[in-house]
Amino acid sequence: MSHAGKVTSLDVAKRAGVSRSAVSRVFTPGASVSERTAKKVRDAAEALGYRPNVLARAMLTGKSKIIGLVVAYLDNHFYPTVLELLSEALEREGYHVLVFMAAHTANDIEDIVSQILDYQVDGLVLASVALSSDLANRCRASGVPVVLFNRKLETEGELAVVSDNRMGGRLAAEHLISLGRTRIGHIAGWEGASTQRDREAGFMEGLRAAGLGLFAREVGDYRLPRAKDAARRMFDTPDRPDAVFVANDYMAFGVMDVLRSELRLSVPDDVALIGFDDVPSAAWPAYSLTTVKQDAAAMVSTAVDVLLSEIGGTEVSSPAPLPVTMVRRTSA
Amino acid sequence: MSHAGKVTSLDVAKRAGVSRSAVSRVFTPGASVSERTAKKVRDAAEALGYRPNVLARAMLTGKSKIIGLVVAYLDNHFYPTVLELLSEALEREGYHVLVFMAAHTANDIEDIVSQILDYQVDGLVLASVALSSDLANRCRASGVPVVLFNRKLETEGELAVVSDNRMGGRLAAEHLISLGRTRIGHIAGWEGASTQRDREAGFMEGLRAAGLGLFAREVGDYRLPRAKDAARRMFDTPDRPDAVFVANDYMAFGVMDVLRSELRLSVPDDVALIGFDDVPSAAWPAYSLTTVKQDAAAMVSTAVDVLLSEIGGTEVSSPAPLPVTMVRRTSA
DNA sequence: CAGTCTCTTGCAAACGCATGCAGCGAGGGA
DNA sequence: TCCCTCGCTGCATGCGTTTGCAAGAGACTG
Repeated sequence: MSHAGKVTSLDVAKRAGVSRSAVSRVFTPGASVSERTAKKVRDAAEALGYRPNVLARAMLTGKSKIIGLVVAYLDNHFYPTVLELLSEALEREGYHVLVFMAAHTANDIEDIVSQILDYQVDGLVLASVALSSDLANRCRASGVPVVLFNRKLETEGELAVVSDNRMGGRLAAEHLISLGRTRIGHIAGWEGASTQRDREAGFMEGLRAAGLGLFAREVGDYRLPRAKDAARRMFDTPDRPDAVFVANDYMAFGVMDVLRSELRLSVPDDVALIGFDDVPSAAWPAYSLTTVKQDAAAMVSTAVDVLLSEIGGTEVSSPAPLPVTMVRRTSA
Repeated sequence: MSHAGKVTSLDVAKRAGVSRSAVSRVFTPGASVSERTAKKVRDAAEALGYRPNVLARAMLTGKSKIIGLVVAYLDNHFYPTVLELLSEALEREGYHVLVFMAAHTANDIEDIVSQILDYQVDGLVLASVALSSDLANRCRASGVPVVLFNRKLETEGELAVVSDNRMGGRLAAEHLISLGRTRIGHIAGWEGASTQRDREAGFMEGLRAAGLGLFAREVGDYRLPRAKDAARRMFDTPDRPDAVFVANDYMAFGVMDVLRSELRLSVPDDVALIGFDDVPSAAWPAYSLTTVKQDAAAMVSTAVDVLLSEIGGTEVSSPAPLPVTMVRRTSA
């Protein structure tokens, strides 16, 4: 119950009158121990407050039970949500999440992944990070399973879990068109991201199917200030779109703010607005944002499945893109 | 550059024609190595793609360079912000953050902290978590520095970094009063939290100083649905407050939504609304929430200072509560 | 040239645990 | 009764580092 400093398996062993091996086995599921000594050991451990040292175990077994997560920013509410779900899901499997912020340049990523590898993580999930295929190779060479989250690599062979962004873009277009809008704009995210490319491709596809083209286009880089600037450029003119598809909810909030508060335009009357992700605040009445929902829970869950399988040694391939759905609220 | 599997210091040593000790020293800042062998070692390491194994080092030195963070939920945007700042600050010091979600009961905490301790973390920051003093003792017994973040314990001796919540509550009261409001309500957070107690105490103090009492009171437990219910109870009646202090921004958003969208009340005309924290979205025009700002960056920075000092062995005591400021926007 | 001092370097012993191997005892079959 | 089997247990080794200690190599002094 009470104790001090480090208490090792040897201490427990002595107190229980057994060998270190015995106590080790008691704490190793599936090892061969008699119930009698198991009890003795458990009692001693309890009394001394002993718990096996994860790090020592990790060294020996090569399994650290920790998963690295690198994430670029947490402003966009999609990522806190993902982090929370991911951490909970992994904790349920006996893993824990080591966080790495990749706030800045893509060069950092190189560095960061090195640092992560230093920790002997059992796996790595890269959320919204474009890693060079060179880097991906390096990870694989180190034997560390990597899964890209909400981003994919063109080169085959990298595990990636993504939504059906193309279909999402298409749904957005169709919905806007069904509303009778014809002057339709798009505010893009970061063009280096596969999500952006796919969403836009699907969107264009949807427009073309209705015989429409893009009325206006700006890029917001998935960043709030840039998105607002983009909105100003696109809408602060008489000749403006009557609908816009913004590449994610986070930017969409900024765009809506500009539209309503700065330009005194009505959403959806003057311009219909549609986002992507369905973050929690999209449902808040102040925005009531119509959006294409990505199922974060499903994404996390399949990411965990895939990663754990790979860690378990079974060869897996990227899962199919996860389905998305339109969530109709009042902004479009 | 390229390689496979594990490459150890011994591999590097052989290739460089030196001993393991030498390569270890090259990677240990402040150790005694000649520039000549340092270069040989670095070259060999580079060629083999060697990086010291953090875990092995941790075992030996007892310093894992990882800090545990336990956090209850990430919905409230204050915490993602904190997490991001914390992770960045710690990375700058060579540490990394291991995340633990304490989503559920207080009992969990006991369990969670045990798990954390298994990882031999060098320190622990508990964000908005009420740990029993018993538990606090256990951590100290294990020699792991713990700092409470945005929460404090009545018992002396626990490190805690908090804002001046009492003053914040008082400022809120004074501002509402200066607006000429007299029927003033309060929607409380979780009453087990020191933040709640202090904010309310300061608020009451401010009211009393003006000869006022509380017109209405409900509790929202720092949870969105409960806060909205609380708002309904408090405002869906003719005899309602003309101002309300909500214990944090997160709940304030929900309250404002209920006020405006459900009850068709005007903010601030019908009711002046003031929150606490100043999370990023408080500044968004859709809410434009007047609030008491907690300086998250300063809080994180002092938390890191305190924690690292304690880890460094210098005895430190809890820093003074950090100053808060009123941020006047349009909700009050 | 001997004596000292400073800088480097290798040796070997930890750190806390898991695990193959061999030995032990008990139980069961012949 | 003897032998084999099987379930437990302890011994010893190894995981990849760091670090105190002592010895070697120069460099410098007198």
